[in-house]
Amino acid sequence: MSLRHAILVLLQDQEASGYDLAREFANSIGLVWNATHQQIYLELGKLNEQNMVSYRHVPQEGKPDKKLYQLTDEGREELIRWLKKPAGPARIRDAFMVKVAGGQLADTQSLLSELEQLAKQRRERLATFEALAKRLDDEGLEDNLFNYLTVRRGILDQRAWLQWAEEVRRTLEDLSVSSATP
Amino acid sequence: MSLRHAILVLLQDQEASGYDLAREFANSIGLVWNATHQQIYLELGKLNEQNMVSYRHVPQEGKPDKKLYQLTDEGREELIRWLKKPAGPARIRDAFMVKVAGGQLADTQSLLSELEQLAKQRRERLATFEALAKRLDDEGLEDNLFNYLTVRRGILDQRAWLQWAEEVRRTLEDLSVSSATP
DNA sequence: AAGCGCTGCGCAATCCGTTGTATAAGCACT
DNA sequence: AGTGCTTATACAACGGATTGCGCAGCGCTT
Repeated sequence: MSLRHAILVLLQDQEASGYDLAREFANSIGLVWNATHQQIYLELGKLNEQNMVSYRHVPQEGKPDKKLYQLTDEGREELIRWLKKPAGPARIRDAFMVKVAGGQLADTQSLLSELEQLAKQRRERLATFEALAKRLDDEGLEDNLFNYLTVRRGILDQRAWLQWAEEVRRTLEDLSVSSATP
Repeated sequence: MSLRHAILVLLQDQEASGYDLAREFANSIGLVWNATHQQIYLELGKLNEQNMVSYRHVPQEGKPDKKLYQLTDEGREELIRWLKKPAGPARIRDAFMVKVAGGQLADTQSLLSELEQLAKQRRERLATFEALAKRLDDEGLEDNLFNYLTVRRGILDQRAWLQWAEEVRRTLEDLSVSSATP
């Protein structure tokens, strides 16, 4: 279990609300570890009970009040402890890839349009990451080294996926053409 | 939930035992969807109850008997139905990446050695996939198109990861050098 | 004026997944 | 002779994750 540790890592840089964390999980960190807001609020509650984090109540106008969480010393120690032991293997559940593997039974056209839709998302993400990488570079890499490396991973991942998607598109389009002219 | 569909996809090509499937999940498909044998046997049981798959009992000598599962017509229909609806977003749980993001608090040396260990695994997997891609190519791509595309994804993914790892290695080694000579 | 989306927090039920344990036989190694 | 790996299947317990639901107010569009 390391949703808790992902949260601790995020809180290491700055205090944040559950809502803030949910947004980060939907964007940057989501590439590496995903979680929904229900999960996050629940885990923040547990972390608070265990004195890994503390929060201060921040009233807002025009918006609901929020709780800004920050790491406690105990939380930081727990994080350091976790960082020392070897990480478990990465787990993935990529339903689209399963569909590609089962492609013989699928409709090529709908596969292609789904591919294009995903490619669009990836391109957007790539642009976001590239902009972020540039910003971190301008700000000076020393202070942002590990964020920078994480973003680089995102960039290389998007590019590799898009390159693959291009291969698939070409292959499947050739297939449609040749099957349309028997 | 689509462990069931991943299993149906695998059974589409050939009948297989739970053990066979577990091996495939540990290798090729594992890159895209992972599952342990407990999960697989359980799911095969459910799929059988729902008449999505059927099995024949195969006695063996020197080894335990096995059950060879195959798709039923109903299973194939269910698979086709699933292939038509859009796939959910990919979910990942990559603990090592979380560690990199929290790298400021980590020991650089142990991060580097863990990186090298993972890189070794990736290199091995890359070699396996490349050999497999070549074999499929030799056998003729028409018959193996979707397997080939899946393997290509694996290859591009490994390469992107290894490229990133190289960046990280260089960056972190520079860091060690500069901090060792203040 | 109604509907939608954003900001914010949270509970409950159920389902999925992991971990631990069990059995059983052959083979290889020390 | 004992240890451990491979083949092969399966149950039980627990904890993690998903899905569904609920509240609440502001601002924007239709």
